[in-house]
Amino acid sequence: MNDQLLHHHTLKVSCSSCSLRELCLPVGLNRDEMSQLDAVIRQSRRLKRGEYLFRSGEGFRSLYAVRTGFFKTCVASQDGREQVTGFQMSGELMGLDGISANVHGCDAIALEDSEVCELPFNRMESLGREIPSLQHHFFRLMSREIVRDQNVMLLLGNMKAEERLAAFLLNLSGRLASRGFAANDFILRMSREEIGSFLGLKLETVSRTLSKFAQQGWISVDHKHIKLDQPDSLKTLVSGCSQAHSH
Amino acid sequence: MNDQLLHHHTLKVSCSSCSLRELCLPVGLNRDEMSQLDAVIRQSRRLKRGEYLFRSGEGFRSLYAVRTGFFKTCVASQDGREQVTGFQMSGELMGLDGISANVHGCDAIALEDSEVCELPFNRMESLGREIPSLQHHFFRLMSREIVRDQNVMLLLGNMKAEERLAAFLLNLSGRLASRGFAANDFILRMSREEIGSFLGLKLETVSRTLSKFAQQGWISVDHKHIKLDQPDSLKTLVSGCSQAHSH
DNA sequence: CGGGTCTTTGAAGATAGTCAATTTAGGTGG
DNA sequence: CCACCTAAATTGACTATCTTCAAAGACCCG
Repeated sequence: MNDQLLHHHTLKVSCSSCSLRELCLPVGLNRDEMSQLDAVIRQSRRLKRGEYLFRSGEGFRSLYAVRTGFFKTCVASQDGREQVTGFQMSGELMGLDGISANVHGCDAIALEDSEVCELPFNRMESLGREIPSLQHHFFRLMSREIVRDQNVMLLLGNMKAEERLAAFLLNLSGRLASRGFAANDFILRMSREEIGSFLGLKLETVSRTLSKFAQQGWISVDHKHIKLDQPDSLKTLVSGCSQAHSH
Repeated sequence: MNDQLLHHHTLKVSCSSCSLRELCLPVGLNRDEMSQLDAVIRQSRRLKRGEYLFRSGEGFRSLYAVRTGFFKTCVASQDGREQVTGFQMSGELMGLDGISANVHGCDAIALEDSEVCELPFNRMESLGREIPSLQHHFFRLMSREIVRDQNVMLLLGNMKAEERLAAFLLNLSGRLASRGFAANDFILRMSREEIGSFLGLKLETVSRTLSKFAQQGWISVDHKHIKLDQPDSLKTLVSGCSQAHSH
């Protein structure tokens, strides 16, 4: 029965014991506030690779925080063209765009087997009224998303293919590093086509540009396995452009 | 002295009597709540054409709502490249990107003589805790900005020059129409270069594309004066792409 | 009215896209 | 465990779109 209790513990979500608490929502909450938050957050949901967490047009009820795994979000135009608007890793939120119209504005798709926490928005909103620091952090998270989007606009509007890809790799690197992973040796969770969609490039251009970087000795490319051998060279390339921080 | 009183009235901001109250912040508030909001909002500030409302890097204290006039917001990269991230007209908010780091993340510049309301963020935040519908509306406004940004990404990532410009003109048209202005006959407040910066194009491309549209009889261009003669042709051009609503 | 900025237009050039062929990887089932 | 099959990635050749460079013309503010 102790076993069952333990089992229960691993299933039940708890912000207070979550390893992501410094990155995710409960930043700066005290113990009481944290347990109030725990009470609101729904048990985590598991998704297999390729599964949709939500789709554009579906009713909006909850935000989702990535616990483990990797997601992409994308908006689709009527004629089928798809724009990847971001890649989300652990501790990052999805669904903020759904608040405005009470309907999700993008698709969220797991790029590997993943797990998310569900945050019912109504309850988060009322909890925010009771815990000012939570409300404030919420505003900050939404604002951070706006800043991120502005930087993507800068990337898409002003940068050349090489600069875009360099900025992308450095951005991934930094986000992985801040989660305790190796900054200069990682696996891409997304395809060349998905990278291209995010960066406003065709998949062939992504592939060619990666090859070019590798040829110059800046990176090593073994399919999805990327090593940044000379990150500073990449930084020089994007220098002048404020890096597009994805989160 | 009656004169002075009147004068005072025109200076003092009042959401409850503002013609923009259906577009701007106080959507859905009752009379009491509206007057609480009035108490928080600072007297409006006037800016001349070209003047900065705030600059990237400045400390963030307030959001600003456009009362009259027209603004652009832009982020600049270190090497001087500039990306216009949006154009704001009456009833639209600026400064949301400053919340995340307590520092403004972009420049806001008046494109014509303009007037803004200042919304001290701290006080808006605490007022939100007292007026749930205000808090909710605030979240919705921030979410709307995220949706707008996603649509700009789609525009920059997926659309050709003609499609971008058509989407831009239709977007302006719609926003003007919702403010009671003519939808198909308006003055551009921004230069070709600023349009280009927003759309990820060079000013020459903007100019050429406008000429092309005019040559086809879709629009009339007299410098900054634009008439949409065949808006449906423009819509056909962008059809398939969800239009990039700027607000 | 005049200097300077903004705009238009042309011609040449560069970057990224398209089309296509080949290779490789990863998953499935015998 | 291996062979197969489908999907992804690489690479090349060619093309389209947009940019760059340049020059001339128009407007606007002071």
